[in-house]
Amino acid sequence: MSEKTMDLRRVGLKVTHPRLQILRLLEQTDPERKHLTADEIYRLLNEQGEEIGLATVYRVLSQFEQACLVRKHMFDDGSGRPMQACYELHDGDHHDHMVCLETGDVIEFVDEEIEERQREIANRHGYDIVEHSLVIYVKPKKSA
Amino acid sequence: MSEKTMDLRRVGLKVTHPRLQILRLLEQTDPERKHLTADEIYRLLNEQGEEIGLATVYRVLSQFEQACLVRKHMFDDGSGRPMQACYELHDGDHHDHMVCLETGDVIEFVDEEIEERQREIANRHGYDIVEHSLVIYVKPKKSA
DNA sequence: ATTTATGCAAATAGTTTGCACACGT
DNA sequence: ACGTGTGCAAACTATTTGCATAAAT
Repeated sequence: MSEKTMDLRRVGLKVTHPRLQILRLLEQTDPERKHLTADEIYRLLNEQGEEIGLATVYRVLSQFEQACLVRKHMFDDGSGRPMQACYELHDGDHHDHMVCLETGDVIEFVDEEIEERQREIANRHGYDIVEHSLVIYVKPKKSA
Repeated sequence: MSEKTMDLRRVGLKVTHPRLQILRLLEQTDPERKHLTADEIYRLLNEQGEEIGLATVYRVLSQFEQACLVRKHMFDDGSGRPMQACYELHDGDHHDHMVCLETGDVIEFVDEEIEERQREIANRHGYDIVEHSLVIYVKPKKSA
């Protein structure tokens, strides 16, 4: 029994073809390209001959999100075009994101100093942090 | 001639009633409540007897955004409900946001240490920062 | 056999746009 | 008068939902 099958069982979801395929896709994609929109997932799967409806993709992703199998992000690329949610496999660890506006690459990072300062700021104002989201939008450095 | 009128002239927009009213609203609201959605602006203005269409509110806000008179944010309150853009007057200075999930209050802050670390991280990966967005989602501390 | 998933099409929510009229300059 | 801006209604996009069928346990 595959690992994916167990993942699904563990979170109480039936092991169906669409769910396995979506998991597979999210696992396969390479590091800088593993943040996919619902539509990308839909398109990629159908290109590979898997006939899976867009509604199913959305439903499955939102179930996965609730089950903490995936994380959902809203990267506002600032560029005005309509914003789409994108999803990545949930690896357990928290990390922030750096999005390259030219290539669309997404680099993940963690900086303990930044994390600490955030806690301090929240604390100073009498709050506890529930969550936070840090996205740095970047462009490749023009090396002279 | 009012300050608002000059703001509009300066960015090349005609001085119209809807634009003045929207500016006024954004200026008047108190610090923790000055991040308004298009719909809130529409509703507030109409409650005050200003008959301004929702489409106009959207159009004006997006013109203001391009003119750097306002900033647009997408606060994903995590809670699953549909996400709406919200707008605040652009004061020139950059700042990050802390959103209270219980009251909806928005606290602004800047931390030079965090800013610096971000530059460092981008730099280390060969990127220049174009922009960044840091939102801390918090809940009031339960004081024992 | 029973429960849960799926696909399709229709619904929804936020936002945008076309067009005829009204307003600012 | 001229060029913009506005309001309304209709269009659009991302996402969700109702329902009849199909698949998983």
